[in-house]
Amino acid sequence: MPDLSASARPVVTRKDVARLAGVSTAVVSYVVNGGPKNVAPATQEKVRQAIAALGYRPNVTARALKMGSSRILGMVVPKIGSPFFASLAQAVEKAAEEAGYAMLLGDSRDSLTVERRHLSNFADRQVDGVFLCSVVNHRPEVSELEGRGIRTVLLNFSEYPLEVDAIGPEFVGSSRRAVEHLASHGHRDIALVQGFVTGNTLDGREFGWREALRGMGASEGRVFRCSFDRAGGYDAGRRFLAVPDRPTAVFITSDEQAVGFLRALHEAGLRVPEDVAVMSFDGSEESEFSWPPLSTVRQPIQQMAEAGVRAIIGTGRDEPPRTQVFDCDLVLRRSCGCEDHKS
Amino acid sequence: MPDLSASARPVVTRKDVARLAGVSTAVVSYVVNGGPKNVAPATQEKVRQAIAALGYRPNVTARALKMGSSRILGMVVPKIGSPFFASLAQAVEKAAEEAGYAMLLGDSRDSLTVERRHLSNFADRQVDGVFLCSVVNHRPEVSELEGRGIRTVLLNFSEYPLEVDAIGPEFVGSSRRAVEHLASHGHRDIALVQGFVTGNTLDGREFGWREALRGMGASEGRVFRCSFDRAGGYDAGRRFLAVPDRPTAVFITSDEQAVGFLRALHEAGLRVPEDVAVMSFDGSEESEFSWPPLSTVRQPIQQMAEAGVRAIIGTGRDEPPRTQVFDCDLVLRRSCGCEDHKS
DNA sequence: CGTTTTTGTTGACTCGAGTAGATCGCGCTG
DNA sequence: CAGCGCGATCTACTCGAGTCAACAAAAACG
Repeated sequence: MPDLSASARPVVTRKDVARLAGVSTAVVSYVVNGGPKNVAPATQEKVRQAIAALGYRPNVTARALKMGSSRILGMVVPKIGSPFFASLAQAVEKAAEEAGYAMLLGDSRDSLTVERRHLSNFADRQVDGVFLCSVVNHRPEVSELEGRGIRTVLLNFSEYPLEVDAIGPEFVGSSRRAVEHLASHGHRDIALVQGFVTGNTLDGREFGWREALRGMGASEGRVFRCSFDRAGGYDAGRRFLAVPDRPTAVFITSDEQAVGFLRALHEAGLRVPEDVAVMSFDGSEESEFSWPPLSTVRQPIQQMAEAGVRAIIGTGRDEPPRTQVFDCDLVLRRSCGCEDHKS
Repeated sequence: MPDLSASARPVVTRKDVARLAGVSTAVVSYVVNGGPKNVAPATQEKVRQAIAALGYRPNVTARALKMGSSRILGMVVPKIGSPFFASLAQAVEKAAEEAGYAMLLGDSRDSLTVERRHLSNFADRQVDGVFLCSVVNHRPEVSELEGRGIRTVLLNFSEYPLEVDAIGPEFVGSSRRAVEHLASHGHRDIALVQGFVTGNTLDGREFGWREALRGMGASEGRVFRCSFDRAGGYDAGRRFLAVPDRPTAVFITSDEQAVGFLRALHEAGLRVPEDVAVMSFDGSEESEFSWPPLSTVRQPIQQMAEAGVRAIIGTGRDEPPRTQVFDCDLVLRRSCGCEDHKS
């Protein structure tokens, strides 16, 4: 039986400080907050000393109750174990911490039910904003948050939603450029390895791939669908190997999947990029250390995270939601046929 | 200027429910909590209907203030972008969520200063417990938490601390077994790639490696120290390649470092395991999809996370802290010389 | 039928901090 | 010296929910 009654409780409160300093509790607050009224320098000094002597720390929970703001941001991701979302979480946490906010992390384990549970839980905890990487790529259900005035930012969204803040990479154009780059190495038959997307819309990466193929007047490309992880990429790779008249290049929708795909190619004794050229999407650290190093589309993760924090804490309640799209750059390494500059 | 005054605030409070149901606020609480007094079935029904009609959700912050318990656990990791800590966070979050707790995540970015700031911040927020993966491997400074009665669990610790809860893998013995396994493939000269450890104690993995070498009566092994990430492993790999009379096998202290190390070997055109056999530590998903697949020591991450949550929420305040050590198993794949059973 | 016990309900106080409104005291002006 | 202004300080109420002492009503008992 957990002993909750004896839980964390401030040892020393504002009242104790006030008593020791010989002032009222209000003055203590004014000093701590540079409060709405000013305090005589001499009194400030007394209070400061009392605070130091007692080791007083203001109770954040009480402040949160009074102010209606917890100085906590929530973040919900499909799977924190995935390198991409881990990097995203790292970037968001950094940006949030620098702005003086703590971050609640919810892992939805690829389940919409769990995602909803986290959102509802965060709403109850009066977080000041939520970052949502939804497991579905159409507009997720955030009305509960909005109804409570909690600003929500969609991260890594794949379409252009309205009526809600959204931040994501420029999927279509950068994917097109990636595929065009493969074409510039002479490839005409470029396949797509695409993660399953729940929702009724086309993924931007798939769209960009199609655009590029159309632009170069190439035959229709083949698509290998699989889950958004290494195992999925591996599985797609096995299917890729079995196909007749194998494509000579592949565009893969995430670095993680690409790593799994590479393993399948290695197992079959194929060389990359000589037998199959590969480009992927995300630009995670993982892409740099696979073999061969992956050419990839790098998302500006830190900038996106900072923009997200600004959208939440630096935006008035009445300002309309905005969609912000970030340009990505191509990182050319060995897997596409370029030489890695590092080696 | 952020509009904090209009922040998240419950639209409907206990009072509204009480008014609509025609009862006192106390009764509403009793119904919501199955609370310390019982309520006549008819009244319960009225209250339930009022709650449903208004869409009332209890204010968690207010409850936290009154109870001194936020139902939040904190977790501090050196770097959430690292696959191992990401998996650990995923496991802890799952265990916490199942127990009805939310998780605050703090990334200390390999800095002791930031780690301390997170701990102190968590203490102020009256979290009910903290999971700490410290950047230092000697006993970290948790007195501030303890002083506030916040139960702390050290995760992935490398020595046996006293006076604080600690949970970690059996570093020494499993490392010894891993190195002995390399020896069973005929290797006599087995090097160690070891992450930098801040602190004055020997890492358990290094200790196990030494034990194994001593046990087989082998010559003294060589050590390559580097940072605990892929780039570090790559760097160690470059140095490894340059050394005269190269060792035929390596034991690496994490999968991440091993991935970087493998890249260095590939670049030099060496084959694994024929030219150099490799075993690593952690057992992350990454190890399964590298090329060749890594033989590794798998930590029972989910069990450790669950034990951690139990240690925090299922333990009385007066019970003494415990150290729990978890056995790991060897996952034998291709990189050590075993055939991967999957291929 | 009066009295005790039980059950249901309520008002009021509490957690710790923010801050408006009242109060106090001081210096300056007429 | 009365009167005013002003800065410093304090008192008291607030946020929303938990829960105890007190009370009312109903049930059980003799």
